[in-house]
Amino acid sequence: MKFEAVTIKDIAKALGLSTSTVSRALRDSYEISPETKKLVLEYAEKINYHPNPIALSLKERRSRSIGVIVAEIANSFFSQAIDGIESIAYKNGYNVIISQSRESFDREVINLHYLTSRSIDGLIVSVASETKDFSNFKELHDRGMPIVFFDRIVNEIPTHKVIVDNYQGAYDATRHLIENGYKLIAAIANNEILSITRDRVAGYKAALADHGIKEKDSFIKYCAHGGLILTEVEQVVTELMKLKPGPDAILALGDKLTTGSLRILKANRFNVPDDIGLIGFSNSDTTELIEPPLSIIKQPAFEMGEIATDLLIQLIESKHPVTDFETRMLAPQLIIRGSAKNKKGKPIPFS
Amino acid sequence: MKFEAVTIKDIAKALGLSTSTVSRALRDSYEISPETKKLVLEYAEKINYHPNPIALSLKERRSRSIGVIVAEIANSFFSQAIDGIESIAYKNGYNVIISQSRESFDREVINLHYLTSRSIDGLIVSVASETKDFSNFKELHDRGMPIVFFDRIVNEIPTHKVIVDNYQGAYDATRHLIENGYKLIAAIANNEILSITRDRVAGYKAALADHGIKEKDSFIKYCAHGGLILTEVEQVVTELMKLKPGPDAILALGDKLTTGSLRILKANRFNVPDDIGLIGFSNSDTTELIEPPLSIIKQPAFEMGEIATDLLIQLIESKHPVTDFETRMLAPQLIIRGSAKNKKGKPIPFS
DNA sequence: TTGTATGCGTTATCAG
DNA sequence: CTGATAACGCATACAA
Repeated sequence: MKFEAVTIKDIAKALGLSTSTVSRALRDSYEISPETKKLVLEYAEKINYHPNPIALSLKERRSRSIGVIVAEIANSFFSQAIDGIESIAYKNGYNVIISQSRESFDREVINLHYLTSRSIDGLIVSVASETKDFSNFKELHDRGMPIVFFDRIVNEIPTHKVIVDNYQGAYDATRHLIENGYKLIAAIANNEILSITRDRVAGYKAALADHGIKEKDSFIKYCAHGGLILTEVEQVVTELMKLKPGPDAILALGDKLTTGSLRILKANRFNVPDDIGLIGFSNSDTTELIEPPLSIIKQPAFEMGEIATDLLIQLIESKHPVTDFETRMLAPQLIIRGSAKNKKGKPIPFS
Repeated sequence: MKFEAVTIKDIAKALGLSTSTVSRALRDSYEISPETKKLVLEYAEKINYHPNPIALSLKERRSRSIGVIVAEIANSFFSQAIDGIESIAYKNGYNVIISQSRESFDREVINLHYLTSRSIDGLIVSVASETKDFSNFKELHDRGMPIVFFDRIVNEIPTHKVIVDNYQGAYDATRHLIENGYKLIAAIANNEILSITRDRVAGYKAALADHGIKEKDSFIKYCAHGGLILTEVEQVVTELMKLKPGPDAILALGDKLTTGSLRILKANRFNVPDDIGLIGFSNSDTTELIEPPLSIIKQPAFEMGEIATDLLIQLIESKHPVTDFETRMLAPQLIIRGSAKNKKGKPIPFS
């Protein structure tokens, strides 16, 4: 037995009314007599009638659902953001349809086509780290699809954006390391093309410069896949540790890069972080439980999701074209844990 | 400018054909001449035509989307499961619509009504810890909605279920503590009504019994909200520590209970886990990076999501009614980290 | 106050 | 080979 829903027609037939009368009664129209209304409402309740949202969507040319594209759902930052997205969507009567790019450009494009063509009213996106060509987003946006970008944004597209102050976060983190005596600070970053990467690296470099430390190209490593593959992180950490002099501290500019670095340093039996200063972006719910002094830059992911959704719904429901787009920038949270002063400046050989 | 999609009608008008011809050409029907086909296909490509999935849904009486209800998206276990769900759904051309109950029965019911009434083809559910009344699920299932339960299942409803061997997981964890010299092992569990809670507590009790340790009621604590509220965990940990004799080890039978316990023990400056043995369920990506000997019971959440979705799609697409439902039981992974033998059996006073 | 007819985008059925 | 028409479920302009 397949799931068979009751329709307005069933009610009309059972009550000897027309479908339009039933429809109006259900919508509590003023032009229906109280008796008829009561009759219809009670019967509808009795047989558990619910309007078919698909028929409504077809009629109203809107689906009351929003699409979300993120790199990976099982990433704390994104799952927290989706939490925020779902919360606001729920409050406003919207469904949330999620899909993941897994950092792949091709999958992102496929998901984009999959979600669009009118099955969604709007889109919330954090672009894949692989993506260099934004023409698909651009075209879609030009054709009138409301889009809000968060975290990994596309600067070229004029629409609302929600980000954290990546520059400041990286700057503060770097300064923290410097103030604790570290001087040879390496940075492990995400794909160079990403806006967040550029901002974070800029903050790192600025902090070094402001404290009279010369930046070294060999101390900056990029991971094309954002650390999605652990060997990628292992590779760059190994390269860093082989340098002479090697770094005495690492700044990990991404969630997966932070945990990846930590994992590899631990696996190689360093006394982490006694010997190596380590600070990194992380939104995992348990990084705070890791022994200090690993310090953390945490992003307000939930709030970002909430704000993005708020803005998107404004776009969707605005009667007039919006031309005044805003970029909301939130402050990241720096969680300083313990001191890292003990064995400063002593690089460790990497076997 | 609102998002205006291209329809079959547009193509028909532009090419001077009828909509049916266009439709058939697009679907590569045998009864259309090669020339017409080519013409239509090329024009469709050119103006970027995509069929409206909503119209298709209305016609085919299926939405090719599946609903998911979990307690909390921003919980590693669930986000990993959703990852698995999305993977399989994507491969099969299904959309995933997510919603969260936040462990509330009311919200669960609302989401249920929200998702159903034919806007979804099937449902994957892990029930809220608050839920005691399963009649809504039962009714929906009786009316023909394909449902697959995972993790927190409803035994009374005859359908596919995906779980881990919670009994064995708790049993092995308890035995591990016993083998490391702990004798006063307390258990902190989720809401008593949940199937997973009953199974886990049963495993814990069986392990005690098999090793000649008498269980004590005062050593078993239940958290109605599953540790979603930290004060709830604080409450029970405090109660446990006030006991004389207090426990020398804690078995946390839920993700939030594990991290909650750890957080509270640390906040109270115990030398955790030197003094208190601690082992608990956790699917967080970074619990492994926490200093041992906190040991972990990890659930194969991703696989559970995959399997649940596979089963659901089978249900949805099966031509004939399914009566032969299966319960897939997966093995949890016990991650033993370091030794906990140092200060065994010495309960710590709780201030 | 209620009923009839139309359209949302698509495909299936029937004519031609 | 192609076109006209009905239907999916609903809401609404227009009639009565």
